[in-house]
Parts: sequence; structure tokens; C-alpha cells
Amino acid sequence: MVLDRHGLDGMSMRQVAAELGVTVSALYAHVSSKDDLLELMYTRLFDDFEMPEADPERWQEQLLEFARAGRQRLLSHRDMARISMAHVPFTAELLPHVEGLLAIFRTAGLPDRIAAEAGDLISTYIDGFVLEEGMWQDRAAQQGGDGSSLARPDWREMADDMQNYFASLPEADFPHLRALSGLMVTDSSDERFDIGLQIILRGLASYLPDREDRATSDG
Amino acid sequence: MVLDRHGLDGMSMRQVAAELGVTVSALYAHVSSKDDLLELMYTRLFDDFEMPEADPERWQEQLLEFARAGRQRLLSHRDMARISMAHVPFTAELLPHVEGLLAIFRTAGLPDRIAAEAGDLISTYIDGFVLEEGMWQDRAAQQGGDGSSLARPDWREMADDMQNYFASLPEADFPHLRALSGLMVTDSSDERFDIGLQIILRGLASYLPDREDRATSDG
DNA sequence: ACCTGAACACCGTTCAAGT
DNA sequence: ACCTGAACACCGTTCAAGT
Repeated sequence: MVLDRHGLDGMSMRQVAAELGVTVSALYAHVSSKDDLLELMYTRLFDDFEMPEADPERWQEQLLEFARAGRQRLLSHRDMARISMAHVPFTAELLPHVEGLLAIFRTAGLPDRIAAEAGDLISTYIDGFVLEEGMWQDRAAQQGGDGSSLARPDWREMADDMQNYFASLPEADFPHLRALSGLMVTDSSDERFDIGLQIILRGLASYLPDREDRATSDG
Repeated sequence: MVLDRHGLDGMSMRQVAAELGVTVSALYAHVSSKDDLLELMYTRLFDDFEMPEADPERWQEQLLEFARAGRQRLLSHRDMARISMAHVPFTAELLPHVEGLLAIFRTAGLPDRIAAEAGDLISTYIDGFVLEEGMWQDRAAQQGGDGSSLARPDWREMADDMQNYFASLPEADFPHLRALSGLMVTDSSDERFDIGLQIILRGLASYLPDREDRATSDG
């Protein structure tokens, strides 16, 4: 199959067929449904995804890298976050990744109960975040117009507008929003992703049995 | 507008129109697009959503209750999690809820930087979780068949199958999955939701400046 | 084994026309 | 002010028929 370079948005079966120079119905000889096709693409997407050797001294960095890399893959093709969400990752191709995640959690010292749920939480976070940012992009592009007349949305300008809006709210009703107006819309997607993940990782760390700054006592 | 009782799945404009005893095109006199309609429903959905008075002694319980209540609302109508995700909650109707969340974070003592991102994280979690569980339900229902011949999916049986599958994996390649096979698929959605949220809340708590068990010193 | 053409049962949206 | 009817430009999927 040669349909890995897409970038399409709505990605309809008809468009895929057209791109392959073939009728729509021909696709159904190779694939039982659109969902099936997306599933194939999804599996391919993580084909060469390498899981690190679990290192208990670096478990947080390893998870951060894992999550960032996962987000990047999902961002590289449209709709991948949605199909990722629809999947329980218990297929033959994806199980090694689940195992790799569990290895990181358990060798780090997390209790089994938490280790069993942590992968789920991180996956939900990655999928949810990517899906959300995709939707926001779509909405912004949609509002910005078809590239014809109006100037394109201008990200920084929007942020400024928001900031001014928050600062202009009545003090009596919105003291906290006013106080944080300078912090609410300033970060890039990358920063927001990392901060959210950091909070999750610190939550996981809180379950570690011994939380002292153990000097690297080799023995 | 009288279209708040739906439960519809695909919820097409045509179905809405039929339910109201009207042609499709008539809808466009009241609503500029399907997205607009969903937006109206979404706003209505949180009309009477009460935010608690921020209590620094109970901030974690308050957030847990907030998240549970939010999830319940989103579950009550199809597609609401998706439209929720597409929205930055900075509309006149939703701003009071954002303010209420910020109040909880800040009176609890979280640093402003974290408070500004925490609401985002929790919202992404709620939306992502609900969207995911909806998709899993859809898939299960789809596979289970149209209620005709085969016995319906039977939740517990599926969990047992999964557990057996994990336990049967080769020890050399999947030691951690094998070790956790009894914990990977046992929890209900409600439990998984709470555990994930608990991890996030403990992550937030890790940013509190003084983390001692302060006796309730009044004064 | 792989494809085509035509059809079926849907979508969201628009627009002239009616009362 | 509110609705209808018909159309436009799409969907995913199926199925008999071709080579």
C-alpha cells in the first residue's frame, strides 16, 4: 500500500481513491472499511517507534520524550489522534510499546496499581491534547477565512486581544482571571503540552515509596 | 428552542428537523450551521452548573467533584465531549466556571503559572476521557452486532479474555504485562476516571509551597 | 486477482419561492 | 417571520459486471 503520504484533512475514501488513480470501489478489495484503512495507517505510524531501555534514574525524562515523540507522530497525519483514541492499544503491533511503558513505570518503583493505569492516563492525555489542538487549528483556519481577503489570524494578536479582554473584566466578578490575564494565553502548544505532562509526571512521582534525594549510592 | 432531549448518536440536521416536524432548511433560519447548533446545546448543557465557593482545605475534593460532574454532563448527550474539545471556554457563559476553577487553584496556594494551566489540563483530561469512552462503547456495540444473533458483548467476559491473553504472553518479551495482567482491565470507567484524576491532583499538590501536615491552626 | 460503473442511502448547506 | 422544495456537492458502502 502506498498511501502513507497524505496530509489530507477530511480524507475521504473518494479522495484516497483519486490520489491512487483508481475508483472508490476498488479500495474495498483491499480494505473492509474506512475505519479499517485508518487502523492500518495507525499501526504503520508506530512501526519504527523505539521504546527506550527503562532507566529508573531517568524515568521522568524517558516518559517526557515518549510523550513528545508520540504527539509528533500523531500530529504528522490528520485524524490519527481520533483513531488512536478509538483504539485500545492491545494489538500485536502495539503491545511492545505498552510493555515498554510498564517497564519504565515499574522499574521506577511505582506501585503496580498505579503502573497499570499510568499508561492509560498518559495516552489519554496525548490523544486528547493532540485532538484538541487539531480542532482549535481547524476553527482558527475556518474563521480566518479562505486565505482570500482578510489578513490571516495572526496568533500573537489574538493572544493580545484575549489578554486585554481578561484584563477588562469586572474586578468584582473575575478577580482571578484578571490576576492571571498575563498567563492564560501566552504559552505555545509545545509549552502547554510539556507543563501538563510535567504535572502528571509529578503526580506519578508522588506514589514512589521512598522520596528522599538518594545519592547515587552504587553497590 | 426545544431540542434538548436527544440522545441521538450521529445527530444529523435532518434528524433534528424530522424530530421537530419541520424541513431541514427551516433550521437554518434559527441557526447558522450545525456547529452553531451544537454550540448552543453545549452552552445550555452547563447553564445551571454551580461552582463551589473555593475552600482551601478541600480543594482536591472540590476538583474531584467538579470533574465528576463535568463528565456526567458530557456523557448525558452524544458528541458533547467533541464539541467541548473544539471550544476554548472563553465565552460569556463559561467564563464564570473558569473563574471558579482558578479560585480553587489560587486559594489552595498553587503558583500562578500552574494555576493558569491546571484548568486546561483538567478540561483536556475530562474531554479526552469522555470522548475515548464514547468511542470504545461505539466500537464494542458495533462489534457486538445489531442485537440480533450473537449474545451481547458481555463486559466481564471480555475482561477475562484480555486477562488470559496477557497471562499467556511469552515471559521473555512481556514480563511486566504478565505481572500486571490482573490489574490491566479490571477497573470500571468510573474507577479509571477517578484514578487518573487523582494522579493529576497529586501532581498539582506537589507545587504547593508548604507541604507539611499543618494542623488546622485557626487565627 | 483486480478493477469499473452505477446505484443506495445518507450528509450539510443554499436559495428561490411561498404564506 | 417562518417555512417548503428542490437542488448542489459531497459522503461510505455494495454489487453486478467486466478483463
